[in-house]
Amino acid sequence: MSRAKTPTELGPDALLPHNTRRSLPIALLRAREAVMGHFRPMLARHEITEQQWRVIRILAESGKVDASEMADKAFILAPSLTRIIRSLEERGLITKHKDADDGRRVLLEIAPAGMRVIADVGPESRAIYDQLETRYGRERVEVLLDMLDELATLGD
Amino acid sequence: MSRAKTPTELGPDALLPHNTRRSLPIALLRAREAVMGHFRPMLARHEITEQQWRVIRILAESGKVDASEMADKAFILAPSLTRIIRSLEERGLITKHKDADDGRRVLLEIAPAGMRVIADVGPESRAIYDQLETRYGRERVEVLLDMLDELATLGD
DNA sequence: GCCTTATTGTTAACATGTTAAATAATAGCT
DNA sequence: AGCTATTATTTAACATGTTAACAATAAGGC
Repeated sequence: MSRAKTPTELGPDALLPHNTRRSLPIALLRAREAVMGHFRPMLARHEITEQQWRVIRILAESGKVDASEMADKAFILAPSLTRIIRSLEERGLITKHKDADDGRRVLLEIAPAGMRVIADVGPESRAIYDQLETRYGRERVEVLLDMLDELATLGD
Repeated sequence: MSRAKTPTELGPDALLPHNTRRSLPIALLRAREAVMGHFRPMLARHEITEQQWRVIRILAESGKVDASEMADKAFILAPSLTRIIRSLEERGLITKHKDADDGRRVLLEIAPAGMRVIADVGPESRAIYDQLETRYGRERVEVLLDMLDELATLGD
């Protein structure tokens, strides 16, 4: 353990937070990019983006959901979601209509074409994830997920 | 709970990769957003983005750096970096000039105005990070960083 | 019922992410 | 030297992230 340093002992780097390579934001970014790097080429072959995949996958999981709930589940900001919904609807992968009980809400539902994407992409996605899990270690993935969740909910 | 029929019931669950809330890509995204949520308001007050902060911070750490090295250290793709460099140079926070030994390379250096940003933002950033580290646990941050690094380098 | 406030979703404007292609300069080979 | 391949950076085009402002509807108090 090093003793506390007085300001005069500090070098030019003293103003800096800490080493860039050991910072949580960049480490999280690098890990995420590494993971997505395994999925992206496959998704690209199916002409779908990561976020579009998240949306239709959640619709397949949860049935009809409104935009707010989707934004929450897919972790996509409302303005991005608006554009993604427009794109997916134009491509016929999902349908969209107003909630009869609350005119503000927009209900989303997966369309048959969207279910076909699920059927095509799902198994490939699962295979990639399984391989990743095996290589990293199933137990450690669980531990990591718990640690990440705790980090994400620190301020609650 | 309603008994509305969801698409999930139409086919075997095996079509879907797994539950969305326990997936590494989203967990990493949520954790990262939670962390950045602590920094962003402060950075915004200093009229600087997260990526711009990474760039000038690395220049303060490492002195003259060429664009490729910067892209690598800051984990920013080349096209994004081109735009960020242009913006930072226009604002006078960094300088940019061609490498005399290799005309392809662009050397970046922090400018006095950039050093003032370092002096202003650095301590605030460090304080936020320290608080985060304390609340999460210093030891566990180290463990998490190691696990993330291993995940990021799985394919090497 | 009317007014104020809160909620939901969209639009706008700008910054970055992502892939592919273009440009410019160097390195390597003959 | 001259030709070709490789490398560094930029540009282009589109998708998403981010904040602020806006429009439409709903909820609640009076």
